[in-house]
Amino acid sequence: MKLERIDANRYRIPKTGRMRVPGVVYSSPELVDDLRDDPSLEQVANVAQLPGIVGASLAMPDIHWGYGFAIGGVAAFDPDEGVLSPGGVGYDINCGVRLLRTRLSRDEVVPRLETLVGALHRAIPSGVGSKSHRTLTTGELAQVLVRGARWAVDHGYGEPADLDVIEEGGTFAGADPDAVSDRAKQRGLPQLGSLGSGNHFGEVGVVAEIYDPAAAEAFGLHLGQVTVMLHSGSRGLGYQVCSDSLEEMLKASARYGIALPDRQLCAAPLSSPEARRYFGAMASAVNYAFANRQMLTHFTRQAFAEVFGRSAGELGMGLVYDVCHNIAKWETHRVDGRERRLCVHRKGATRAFGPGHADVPGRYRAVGQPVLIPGDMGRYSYVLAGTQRALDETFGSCCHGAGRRMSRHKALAVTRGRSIGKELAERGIQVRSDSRRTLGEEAPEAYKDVAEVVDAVAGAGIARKVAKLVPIAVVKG
DNA sequence: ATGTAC
Repeated sequence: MKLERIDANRYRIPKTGRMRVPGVVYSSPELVDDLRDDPSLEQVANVAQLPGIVGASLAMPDIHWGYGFAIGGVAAFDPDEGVLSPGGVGYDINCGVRLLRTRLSRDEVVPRLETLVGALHRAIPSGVGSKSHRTLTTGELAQVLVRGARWAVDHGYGEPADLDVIEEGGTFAGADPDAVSDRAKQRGLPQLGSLGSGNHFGEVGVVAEIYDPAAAEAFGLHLGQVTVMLHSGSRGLGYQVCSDSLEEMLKASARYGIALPDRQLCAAPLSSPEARRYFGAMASAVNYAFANRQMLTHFTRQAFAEVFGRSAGELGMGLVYDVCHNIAKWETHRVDGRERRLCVHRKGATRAFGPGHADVPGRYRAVGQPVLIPGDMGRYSYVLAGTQRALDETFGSCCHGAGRRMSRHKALAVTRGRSIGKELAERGIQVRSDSRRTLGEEAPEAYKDVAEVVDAVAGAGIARKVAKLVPIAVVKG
């Protein structure tokens, strides 16, 4: 794939063949060499062929191969000419990350670390097919799908102030529970309030470095402070929504004459009933994921309260922010000097709205939206802030994590016979998982160095570095 | 990511 250097952090896939727009890849001299033979670049070029795509088919520095669209891809579509594609959202609809602050210091937590990680592991149901502490009734699920995190708060999981610092306030408009299949609903009933598996985690970290004191203060972060990051999504319900939609979208692509370079890019015109139906189902799964992370937050607070003998309020366990990684949403962006309503697909990408944007919570508006970037479980994670430049160039989007550098299969092969838990414990990181296999697949070396990814987006100016977090305890599926 | 193959 031809990749032209624009500057140190921007590379162009020139518009050729049936591409309607060029591709733009955010990367760096360090990361770009590994990318040149990567099939994900072809996926970026394929997305550029879809009708109504605006500006460019974008890729973030953590890009890797995904279903149809690359993970780490961003694409915006015109309401009249454009399309909605389930592959542009992904299987784990509204997979996302949230960060909690505490008033605890590293020195207070480290002596109790084994107790804490045990309590978190008990409090947070995890693993493939994991079930929640509570099974919903069908009536409750219908409410969850429409109200999201607000439903959870109303039922005692967390506090109203949490909602102020969740994308969309924790309730995504446009949900249509009737568009969600019975099978998806059945899968969702027992799983609300469970972590899942794979790269999902709960992580206790410590603020190890501050790059932007003003933004860190606005986010309530300071050196030596203990934080908790949660990464989870819409579980089996979201998976089933995606799966159910693909067949219908494939038919729709044929019906509306959309030429597909890859069947996995199946899509329907944004104005079509098929797109409306998928949007309603996707939005329902988005709300399920918001409610899920809200319940996991409550369980996390309970575990801390139990271990430290003080309430979550006394421990200062407020929510910093909650970002979506996999979503399509209507947003207004200025394109070539004109405000346009666009449907922005982010797949393995984070919204990163800059200072002054009305959708950034008031307490953060002066510094920009918090952008939470988890790394691998052995190194570090970052807190960034969105920028005006992101709004100008990437539809207000940024990277979402380290990105894999090894397939799960390869990671298992290179970690065979090793104990990843023991290796991490020797480095001061307590890990609890019921699955040795998950730990092998998720070994730190299976991921790119997130510092390089973050330096690429910061270098490009589409986010600003605020703080670095180092892990001390991790619960995994 | 995922009742890791309906």
